[in-house]
Amino acid sequence: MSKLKLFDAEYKLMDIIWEHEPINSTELTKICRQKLGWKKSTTYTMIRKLAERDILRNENATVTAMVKREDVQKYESEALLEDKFNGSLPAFLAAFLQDKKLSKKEAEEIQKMIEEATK
Amino acid sequence: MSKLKLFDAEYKLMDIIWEHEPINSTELTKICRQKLGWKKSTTYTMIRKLAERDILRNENATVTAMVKREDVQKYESEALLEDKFNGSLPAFLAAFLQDKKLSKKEAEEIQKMIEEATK
DNA sequence: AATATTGGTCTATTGTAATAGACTATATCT
DNA sequence: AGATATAGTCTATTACAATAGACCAATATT
Repeated sequence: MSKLKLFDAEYKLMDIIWEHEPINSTELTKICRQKLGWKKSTTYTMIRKLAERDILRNENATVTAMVKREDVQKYESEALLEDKFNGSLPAFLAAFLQDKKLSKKEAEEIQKMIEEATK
Repeated sequence: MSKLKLFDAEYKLMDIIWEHEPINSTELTKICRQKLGWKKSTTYTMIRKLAERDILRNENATVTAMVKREDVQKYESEALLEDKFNGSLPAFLAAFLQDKKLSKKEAEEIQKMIEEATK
């Protein structure tokens, strides 16, 4: 399995870590209890599993992410496109934009990115 | 749960149905056995569950989809954007296009769609 | 009439992600 | 010294999607 493939619960935890890192592990269990309703051991189990896969590190009670949020996002995006749209970005956009309006600002941002990726 | 939320195995079945519909149910079990390695009862169980949720119909041994592939694709795309990119299409594209090149043709197609969605 | 095929149902079983309880060791505070 | 908080492990348990076995009724076939 790819290092970047995260399960739902794993992603939720990483989300909190990305937002707060470096973060003390006890502090993290408290945030998880509050935001996700997780018990302490649930958080620690999760931490351990993710550490085994080198997705994060827990050293001296300090938790740090070893993968970037953008990289995971990129991986998930590609997986969706691959699975559901045969890898085609235009196909994805056709479905996504159906019955949708974009603001001028969004459109400009996007046009710029597309240009950049075509160079 | 949304009507359009399909689990992985469900999507695989629907994929086959969308390709072949309207399709005879016995025929469908055969395709599923061949393409997915499913036993007959697995396919029928799946059919029943999906029929209960009005995602397909099985009448006189003929299976037909009640939801369009594009609608499910749209739902899944929106869910990913919502969950992982805070609903922002630019954010999604930024991640997706990272280290990626687009062909001129793709770029043009996309530009056209963006324009269309801005009108 | 016997038998094979079709078209299913209903109730398990399996696999595995998600969750947590019980327990431990160490440091800190009173 | 005893109590409390910190930092964690290890082994279940739970939840639920995925899968299938056993069984049945109605046709179609020999």
